[in-house]
Amino acid sequence: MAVTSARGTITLLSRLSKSVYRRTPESLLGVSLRHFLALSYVADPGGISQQQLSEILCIDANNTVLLLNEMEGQGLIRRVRDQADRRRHLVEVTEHGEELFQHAQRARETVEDDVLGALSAHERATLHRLLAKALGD
Amino acid sequence: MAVTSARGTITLLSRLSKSVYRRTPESLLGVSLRHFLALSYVADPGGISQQQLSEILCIDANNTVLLLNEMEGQGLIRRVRDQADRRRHLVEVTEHGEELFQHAQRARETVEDDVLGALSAHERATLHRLLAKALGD
DNA sequence: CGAATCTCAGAGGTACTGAAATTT
DNA sequence: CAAATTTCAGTATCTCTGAGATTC
Repeated sequence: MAVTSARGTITLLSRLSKSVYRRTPESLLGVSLRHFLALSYVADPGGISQQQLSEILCIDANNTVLLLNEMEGQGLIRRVRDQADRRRHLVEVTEHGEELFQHAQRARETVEDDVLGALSAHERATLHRLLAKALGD
Repeated sequence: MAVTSARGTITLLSRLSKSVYRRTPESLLGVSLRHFLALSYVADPGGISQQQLSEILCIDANNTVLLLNEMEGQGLIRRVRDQADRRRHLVEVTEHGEELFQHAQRARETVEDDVLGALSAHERATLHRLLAKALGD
């Protein structure tokens, strides 16, 4: 145990995440933060199954259905039956969803500059790398 | 711009925070994660004003009242009028709250080992330092 | 048939809006 | 009186629980 800090990393992580949430209103992003996070993975080529999305975002499967219903209603994504296993739905981004996502990506950088403003470019890159590693990406 | 990663740091931050939340049930911590986070700052010597707590946790002032009502009802904290400015309430941890907090701190380390298991001790220390710096601590 | 995947209705927890009371 | 701090009622949003439908 090298580090025995008063505040756990978990505590800081929760606080910073909350800070991100509060600073990322839909008016800035063009879509809600939840929809943006989902689009970040749906927009990958080839689509993604609902269950995979569920695991990546740590949303339970029931909730994922509701989230995708909203996004489908707004024309951001579409659900396609997986022909290899017809129990599955593959989720794909629509053209409209892709446009909004690209716009939101630029807005995200603004929020990131805001939230991580105290960190140097090198420190930000390190933070990004460590978060990705912790997530197993 | 040194880093132009596909997924923003914000995205990873939100995912990891959600992962923490899902892996930290009240049954493990002994208190809810929300109460634990509040205790992390209320337990500081000298207490803290409700407004300060509100800012640190990124909870709006109205919501802070509800949160503290719950915690006071469970005997975790007490509210004391600030004699220097009688508009303020200082929030202090009770003995019972302190006991539960110490227990929860140990449980937190377990969750942290779980969530950050892919990182070395040195990487964890770096992550902790960067998060603290971003938060302005 | 059991397991996996997705869907939905109802309930519970969390957060925000607007208004009020007290003190500076 | 205006501003700061805390409180509460009402509302909206989000998340989970439990049950059901379809496919493997």
